[in-house]
Amino acid sequence: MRATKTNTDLRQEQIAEAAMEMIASGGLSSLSMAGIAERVGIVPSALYRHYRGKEAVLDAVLNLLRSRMLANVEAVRGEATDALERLRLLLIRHLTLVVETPAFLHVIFAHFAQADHQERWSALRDTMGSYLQEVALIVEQGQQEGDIRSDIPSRTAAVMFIGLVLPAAMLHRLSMDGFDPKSHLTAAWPVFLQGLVQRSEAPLGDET
Amino acid sequence: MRATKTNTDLRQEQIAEAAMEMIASGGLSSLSMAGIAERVGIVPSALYRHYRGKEAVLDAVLNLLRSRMLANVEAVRGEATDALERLRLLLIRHLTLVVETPAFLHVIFAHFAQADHQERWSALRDTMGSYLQEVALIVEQGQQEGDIRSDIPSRTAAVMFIGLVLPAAMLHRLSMDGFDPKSHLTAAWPVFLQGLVQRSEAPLGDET
DNA sequence: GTATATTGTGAATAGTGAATCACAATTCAA
DNA sequence: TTGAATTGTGATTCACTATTCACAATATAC
Repeated sequence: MRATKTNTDLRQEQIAEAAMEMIASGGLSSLSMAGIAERVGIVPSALYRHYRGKEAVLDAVLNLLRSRMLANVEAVRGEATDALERLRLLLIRHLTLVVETPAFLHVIFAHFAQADHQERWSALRDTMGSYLQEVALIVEQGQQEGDIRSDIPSRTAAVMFIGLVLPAAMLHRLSMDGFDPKSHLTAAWPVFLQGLVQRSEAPLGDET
Repeated sequence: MRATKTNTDLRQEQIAEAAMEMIASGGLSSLSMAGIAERVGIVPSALYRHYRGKEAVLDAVLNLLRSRMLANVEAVRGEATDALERLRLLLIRHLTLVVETPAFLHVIFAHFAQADHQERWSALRDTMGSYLQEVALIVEQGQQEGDIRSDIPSRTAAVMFIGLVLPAAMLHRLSMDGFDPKSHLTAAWPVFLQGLVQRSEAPLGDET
């Protein structure tokens, strides 16, 4: 049966989402053009009407993820004005995104692994760079408002931010025995927070 | 020319190291049995005298990395007795290992990506679990000696520890503009430290 | 020194999966 | 309605790679 002709914008979305689903269910190695085509409901060769090749599809998936990450930043900007609260909310949102998007880590790592030529890293570099920049901006806001120590480079804090989520998501995906990423974050956030805040702001006596 | 007959123990090491070199230079996708064989100086089919297949080779490489990680733990045990100092030294050692072993991230991620069958994750789970356990033990030591807050789960601290290194190594490998992993650690460690230590121990007035 | 186990070789197999292309169908504009 | 651009199809090509196997050479034990 012949697939109904669909304009390329829509098809591109369908293809990218189909690719992401495949990666989510079977890992990156299970991603094949044939499989994508089947899910979309077209024949493999038709994919090349909409994407140059497999790598272009992977890039599109990465862009999907990037837009979701940045959407989280926008969301927390609307949910809070306090920098520390924004960071906390973003942390939760980010973890949720990474954990509930099984393809997330695979796609990130795929861009890493397929890196024969450094040119392919540029997409990943852009994506991570954009996100880090947004996080760093929030940190700088906190520094200007006196909530966050000014002697901490904002990028350092941003990278630490990522570091709170990435290993947790990995361990979770590995089905590490009894590891719950949300619990980890609940415990790790106060530690990170205490490291960030001005000493004078560190509350005294909220223990015992 | 015929390769000199070599016993399998030595060959296994040669093969694992050749595989690691290949991954380091050309990424995981460039790893082929033919390439490994060429580096070792034997014919591809001879590899199967020493390893069951390609995945077994990858597992061997992972074991190489694990032993190096655990060796770092042993080393810092000899270099310091203070828990916090041990953590600091291990952090530096760990970053150095990850950064100066270009294959490190690729191998870790490879076990992730190739994860069609969850059984292949067990090796990675073991490796990460062992290391986390060692780090957690140091943390617990610090807690018993009163240097580290006791209300922080030791595993949480251990995962955060990993999180200080992993993203930094990734960014470095991506050749992120002007990102230096050592500098990152230099800036991130005090933040982590302040989050870990007892409030009463937090020194007053080492600013200004 | 001889037998046996171990290791290396070359060729063949076999499956895979991405990409190309000529052609057909269908959408859309004019 | 007509014609051009767009999209889908099927077949084919192409390169690549892991793996197996019968056989040869070499180390090792006795």
